[in-house]
Amino acid sequence: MPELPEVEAVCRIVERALRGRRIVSAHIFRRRICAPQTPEAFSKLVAGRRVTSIERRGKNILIHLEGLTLLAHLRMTGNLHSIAGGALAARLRPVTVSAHLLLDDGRTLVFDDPRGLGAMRALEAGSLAKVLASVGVDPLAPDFTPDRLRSLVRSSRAPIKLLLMDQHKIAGLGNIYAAEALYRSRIDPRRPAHSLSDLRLARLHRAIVAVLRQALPSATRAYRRPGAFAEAESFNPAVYGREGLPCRRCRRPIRRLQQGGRSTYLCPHCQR
DNA sequence: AGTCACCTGATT
DNA sequence: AATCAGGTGACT
Repeated sequence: MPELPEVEAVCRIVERALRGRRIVSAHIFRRRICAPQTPEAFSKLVAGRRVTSIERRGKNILIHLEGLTLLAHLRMTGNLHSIAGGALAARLRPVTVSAHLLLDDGRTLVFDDPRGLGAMRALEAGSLAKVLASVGVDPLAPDFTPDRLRSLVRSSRAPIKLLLMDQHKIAGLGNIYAAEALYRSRIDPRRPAHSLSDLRLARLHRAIVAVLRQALPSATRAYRRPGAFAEAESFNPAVYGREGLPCRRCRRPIRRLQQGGRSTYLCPHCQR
């Protein structure tokens, strides 16, 4: 579910739960979540360490500990939240919970994940740097400039929507916000990336930033309820999921097509 | 560069 | 029963 705004919302929740805390112990309920590390190795690495800071890079959540970083990724259905209680909570946990981190204030950070595709690995500085080197520019960071976008598209003949969703290039846009940004900048998602004029790229850059910023408050609200997911209804997409409904600009029907095996929504009249 | 597997749950 | 899902990496 989560794209950049939702991950940012989760980050703030994690920040509040973990600031100044020490991790007493880690409990893995799905081995996949920390693969290729074993749950035993993961727990041993993490137990007893103090949290120093929380950071987001694209859709990755970085929980910096003393001498180690937890790299968490929510994938499609992951969520992190904190609950009261420690060891007892583990026995009452829903089957969807992948991991618990027990904290020194008696609370527990829960990694909940119905589909179980999420990940949380413990990395020392060297391997963390390697992973982060392959993460693209964060569209809400200051170094995401129109020039940067231009240099990214120049080398690619891929459809612009696929480029926007390529986390090695731009980290944070997913299927919804890529579609929304293209609609807002009136660009056809099928356009080869390198074919966009500087004027269109400038519009696209503005649209990406605007769409993400606009989504932040509703994402934050949606995730503030404990255990809740950000629902699609938490904001009103202009095109995403609106197949057959009238375009808000020209009233012609929104169309759906497949790109890279996933649904893309567009107004063929407004987006060129 | 395009397709698929990884999972599970909701919807048609 | 079949299809869809807001992600990603490993395949061909």
